Amino acid sequence: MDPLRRFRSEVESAAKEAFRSMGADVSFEIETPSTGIADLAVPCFPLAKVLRKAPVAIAEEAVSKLPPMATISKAWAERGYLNFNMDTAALAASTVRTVLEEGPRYGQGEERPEKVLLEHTSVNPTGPIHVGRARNPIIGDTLARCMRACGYDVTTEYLVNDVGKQVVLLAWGLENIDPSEVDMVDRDKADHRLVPFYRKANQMMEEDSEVAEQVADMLVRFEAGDEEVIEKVRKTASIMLDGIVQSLNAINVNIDRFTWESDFIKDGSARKVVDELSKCAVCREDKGAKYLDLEGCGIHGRGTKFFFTRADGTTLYTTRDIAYHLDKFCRSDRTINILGEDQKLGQAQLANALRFLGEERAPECIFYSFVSLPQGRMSTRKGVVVYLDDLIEEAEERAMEEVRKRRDDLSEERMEEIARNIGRGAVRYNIVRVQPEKQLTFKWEEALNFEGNSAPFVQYAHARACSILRKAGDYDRSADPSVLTNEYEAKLIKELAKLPSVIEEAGERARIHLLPAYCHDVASAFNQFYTYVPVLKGEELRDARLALVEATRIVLANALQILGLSAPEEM
RNA sequence: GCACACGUGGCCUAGUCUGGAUAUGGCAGCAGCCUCCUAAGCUGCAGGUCGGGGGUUCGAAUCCCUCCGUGUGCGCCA
Repeated sequence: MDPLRRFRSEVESAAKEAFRSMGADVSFEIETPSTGIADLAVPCFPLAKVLRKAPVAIAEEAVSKLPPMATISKAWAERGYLNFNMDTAALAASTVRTVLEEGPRYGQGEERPEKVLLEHTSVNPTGPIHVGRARNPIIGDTLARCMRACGYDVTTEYLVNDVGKQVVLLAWGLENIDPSEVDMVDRDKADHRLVPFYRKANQMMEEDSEVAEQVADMLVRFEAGDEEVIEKVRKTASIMLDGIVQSLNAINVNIDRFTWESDFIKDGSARKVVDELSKCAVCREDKGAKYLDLEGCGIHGRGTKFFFTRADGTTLYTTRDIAYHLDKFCRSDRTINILGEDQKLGQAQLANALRFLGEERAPECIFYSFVSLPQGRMSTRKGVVVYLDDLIEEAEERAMEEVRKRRDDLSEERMEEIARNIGRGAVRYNIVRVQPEKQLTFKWEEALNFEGNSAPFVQYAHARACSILRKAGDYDRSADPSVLTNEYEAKLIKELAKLPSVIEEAGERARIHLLPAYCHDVASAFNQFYTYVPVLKGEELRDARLALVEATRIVLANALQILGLSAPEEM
């Protein structure tokens, strides 16, 4: 249940009645002023044309025509706005009671019938996942959690690119390069161990034409369906994928299903796409290679020629992706992709091709900009790279230093557990904090920020709430929360009341960066309350305040859960 | 060159879709606050041509045009 709903709807019907009595039966907006001047406001500017009056005058007149309102403590006209303040006691009572009653379910939406298939990560299994791409799983996993909270049935999926030159080359390298010829790696993890082989194989292929031929030969056999080669390549991809999945699990990213790209070759569905596309009116041929002429489809440059077969008739990546999408559409009502901005053209071609196949649906795409290093774009091959594993490790170490400083009373194990939760959480938080499309340059001091707008700030507030509740023991939960009306209590309660609307907007409109901002607002309001309002020594207000602390604890825990962060009870 | 995206105090960022009140927070800086529920905290100060220019509007960070800067794409690669 949304505690703000009754306040909004009362404002809406009251304003509607006032406007109607003035002769304006029109729709209007209800906004939350960013300046904090009022809780809710109706701008009267759009009514000026209908009523042929100045907005200031309209607001003045409307305020005098408002009916009495039960949940609004104050209504006034100011500079063309109709402003409202919610009744603090009423909001306190309904919010605290709702949160305590609903507990972990507070903030969640009604169950929805739509099945959502969300594809994210899908990085090529040719190297460990690096920070340049790490935005993908974090955005994807957070959106999945958020949409689940909105009530959707969400499945996350990873498309494993086990087709193509780079994986084949890696498989070749593992088979033909003697381990003594490559550099050692310092990290004992499957995906990292393969990196030197990948680098060496790339180098050999560039320098030795015979190697290039062998790789090309392997590729042809792979495409022709040679079981032995396919097995070899898949096995290589599996090793790499295991390492990638381990890294993802470390930051609490879970993938429900893996789909192997080569399956669309094996089961003939990619072939079927080729056959169907070949029948399209816009299908053309260039020296045996088939393409769709997408002139006038919003695509510019050479990309208007969308090749879906090579001259030898074999399929291309996007062709197989079309087969994959047709498969996804059968399994879901909504299909969402989290993709790097380099995929924009491919997705535009895919969407057009699907349309020509008579498919009415298209995937909803969220594109993110790459994270680069101060010295430029990351590249595993060139060694200009910060791996996700490096970042996680560094974050945990930084967190451990901090924990050791403050909590030498704890056991080593407990300190490590706390440091793990904090370090890993900081990594996720600092990525979802900013909108996906913003360009980002990776800087250690920013990625490891533990103060202010950061995961530890929020987790710390949660730990503080837990600490108070632990010390309080049992208390009277039925205490009347409407006594919580001082400035700090009121501010905190207003924040708590927003969770349902924040989850709804973040999930419905894929604006997940709203969640960390909200967490920060709640934590910040709680820290102020904590500083100025005594709880355990709150005398006759003790129980009501304890209920507020518990409500805050629940809200923080629920929001942290959606962000994929742990809610530590102490730190 | 063409296309798409981004540009907000020294640094990071909200607000841009849906134009409206004194532009949101954080980091770094400066000055304060631990006999009292964890100071990863709290309070205060300082810091802004919302990339530049033009236009639309009663009103523009927000819409339109143009220029500049950055990123990405323009493979019979994936």
